[in-house]
Amino acid sequence: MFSIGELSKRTKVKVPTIRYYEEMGLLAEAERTSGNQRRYDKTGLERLSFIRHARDLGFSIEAILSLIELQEHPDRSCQGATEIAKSQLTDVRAKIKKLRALEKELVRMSKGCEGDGVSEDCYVLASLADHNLCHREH
Amino acid sequence: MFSIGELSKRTKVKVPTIRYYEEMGLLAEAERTSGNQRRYDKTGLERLSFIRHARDLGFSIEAILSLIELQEHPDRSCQGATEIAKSQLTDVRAKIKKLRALEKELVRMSKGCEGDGVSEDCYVLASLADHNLCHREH
DNA sequence: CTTGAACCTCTAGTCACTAGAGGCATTACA
DNA sequence: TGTAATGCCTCTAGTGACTAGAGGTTCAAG
Repeated sequence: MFSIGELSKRTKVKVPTIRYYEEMGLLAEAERTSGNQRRYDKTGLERLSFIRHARDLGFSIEAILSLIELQEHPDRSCQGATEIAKSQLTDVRAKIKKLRALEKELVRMSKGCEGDGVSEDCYVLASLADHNLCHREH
Repeated sequence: MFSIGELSKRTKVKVPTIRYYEEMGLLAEAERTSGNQRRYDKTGLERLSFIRHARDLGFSIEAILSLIELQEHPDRSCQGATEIAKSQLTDVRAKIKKLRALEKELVRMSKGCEGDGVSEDCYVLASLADHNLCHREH
């Protein structure tokens, strides 16, 4: 049994974030000492590692709640979990696509002024002022 | 001179968002009718288009405030504006990199269970529970 | 047994909006 | 000119996923 600080160190999740996860129902309410401090064991550690890993992969708290529920019903885990992962993948791909368009636009904008440190016709500002100067959608 | 609703239609920025931008100092305080309603002209329209375009490109409100300030000092506009754009570009590239790593991981996870609709050893859940199953950093 | 670090709860702040309540202004039409 | 519909006003509170701080209690080491 170890404290919330120890759990924090082992999982690299900050202490207030652990309490927040508990409040959100991601973590079961921890056992307490007589003095009301939280104590955790291996189970808590594994659960929090799972949560952290899912968050790192961009899953929302809501999605993680679903995944946890699925964990508790192994009979229908796989399909549901795979669906959630695929939906997450779709999101990620959409974001990548959008960011790539932005990247191209920003490269073009940044290059405009290169060299002439001072100018009244800044290309960055001109591009922002007039969307027609953009080469593609974003 | 036109109303906030008209401005909203022309720029595709929602009415409460326009008011929010005014409060944040991105838009100058609009003129008012005798009945206290906001009225805008071409200048307001251009400024809001600029803001919307910058937001679409992912610039923060703070960054936009800087860009607007630079617009008002044409002598030092270009360098400052280009710096802000480049910093934005760096951010965007970092995000893309991270998302690509996530994409690969999610593809791998999603594929694990394909075919066997029901299984106790769901690959998605197993992967989330044990980071060691991941093939690369994220 | 004392000290200091770690813990507790609670409230409020972050960013960039969005939603809703309750009330006044404007406009279109009869 | 009357009235009804629509649009506008301000203000407060909510979103997601935390983070920061105040003010107080408990634990573990020496």
